[in-house]
Amino acid sequence: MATAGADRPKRDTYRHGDLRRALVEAGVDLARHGGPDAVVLRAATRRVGVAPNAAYRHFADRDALQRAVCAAAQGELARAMEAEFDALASDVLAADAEPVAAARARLRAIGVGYLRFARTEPGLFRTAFSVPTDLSGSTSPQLAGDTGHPPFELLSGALDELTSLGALPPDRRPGAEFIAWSAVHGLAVLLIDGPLRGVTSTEIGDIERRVLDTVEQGLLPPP
Amino acid sequence: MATAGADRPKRDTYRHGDLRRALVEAGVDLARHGGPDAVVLRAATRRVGVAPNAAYRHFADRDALQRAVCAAAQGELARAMEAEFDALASDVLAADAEPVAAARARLRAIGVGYLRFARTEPGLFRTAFSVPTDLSGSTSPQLAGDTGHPPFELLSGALDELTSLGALPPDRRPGAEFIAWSAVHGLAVLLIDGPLRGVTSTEIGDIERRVLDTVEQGLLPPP
DNA sequence: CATAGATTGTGGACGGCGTCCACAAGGGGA
DNA sequence: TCCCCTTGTGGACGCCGTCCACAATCTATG
Repeated sequence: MATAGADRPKRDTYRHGDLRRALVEAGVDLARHGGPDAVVLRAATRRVGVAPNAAYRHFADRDALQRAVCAAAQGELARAMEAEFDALASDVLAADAEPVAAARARLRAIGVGYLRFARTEPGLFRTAFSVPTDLSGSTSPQLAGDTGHPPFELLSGALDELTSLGALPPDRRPGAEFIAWSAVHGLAVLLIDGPLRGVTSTEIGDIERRVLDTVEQGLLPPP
Repeated sequence: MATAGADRPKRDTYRHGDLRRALVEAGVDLARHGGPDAVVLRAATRRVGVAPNAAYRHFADRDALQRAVCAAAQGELARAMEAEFDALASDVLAADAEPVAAARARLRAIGVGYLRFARTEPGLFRTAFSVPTDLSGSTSPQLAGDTGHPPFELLSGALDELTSLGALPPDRRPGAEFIAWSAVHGLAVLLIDGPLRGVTSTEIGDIERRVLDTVEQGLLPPP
């Protein structure tokens, strides 16, 4: 049993086996409850039952661990978006249904999933955006969900589909991601950290609908 | 000269005189360069030339200092919005100009000021939203700019004006703040921390215009 | 004008954090 | 088998937030 341990989860082998993954998982758990600031090196190693310095064999510093946790959180966000995507009522997507309506429903599902994730996992949501990125860093497969696409690509894909169906004019397509993302991301932040905290859930539903409507109206010309 | 000081800015009187304000100012300066995480109690006291514990005579703990700095940052944001507001070309606001056009220009100026502040003072901008608030905390005069209104009230005022001019239908008025704020705040976050970092300023101008257009279209029915 | 009491700043200490260095345990290739 | 590279340990350092006891100063009361 090694030395009489000060902390609980002592392992019996000297080697851990998969320490890097274990540290990221511990970090995700910390982030889930306390946001990005709770991703603390020593706390993560304590959970895993390892000395603080062991982390330095897998991460250059605390920042590197935070980046890894941030990427994992973006993966969770992508999964939430995919889940809403998959849960679309099948009648909307039936073969004889209006294809443009189906594509619009998919765009909307992406927004709904985004907002649901922000509401149900605020700590992870904040963590997903805690590390400054740029465009190239937003399409890395490291941030992907189950379908292999990071959040940004899921949105781009839905917009591409609308374009190919003629619902989104090609001259409006460039940069359309940012219009949609701005509105939905801004609302998410307002809901979890801003003046909309503590608003009742029915009112939240109203506001979410209005924001999504506004995005659609602003993006897609009236049919 | 007091005791041979370890740090530079030693004062000659035992009492400081206005330590609370000095600490907040030091905190704002720290936040300006390093964001909310840089608002560090010991660093602030060091700048002011005072022992770390002196801060506890004016703030319950570090969190209280951060809240005060956050409020000051929101005041700065309000000032940036007011500045853009005041800089509106006078022909738009002339007595013989279309009043609805003037009101729309004012709404837009608020958004432009918001985005400009985010771009030119990203550290303060992040700090202004680093402390979770709710609606009641968004209208406190503590967060006000020079006109005595916090950012949220500046936006509300512009929307009220549009409503009284008939440009914004009364049934669309409730909650309209959140539509506008969501879009603009989301874009600001994307610009300073998200995938739009490093995009050239001409492209940024394009995107900003499109987002503001979308807000106007979504809020105000076509004339 | 003196002095008691409330305010405000100081000094020292504690535990927690990130990080560095030297060392030990264990595994894979020669 | 033996060597060396990888991975985890132990101890130390400086910075952080915070607590305690104490000193300097201001103020109110007699």
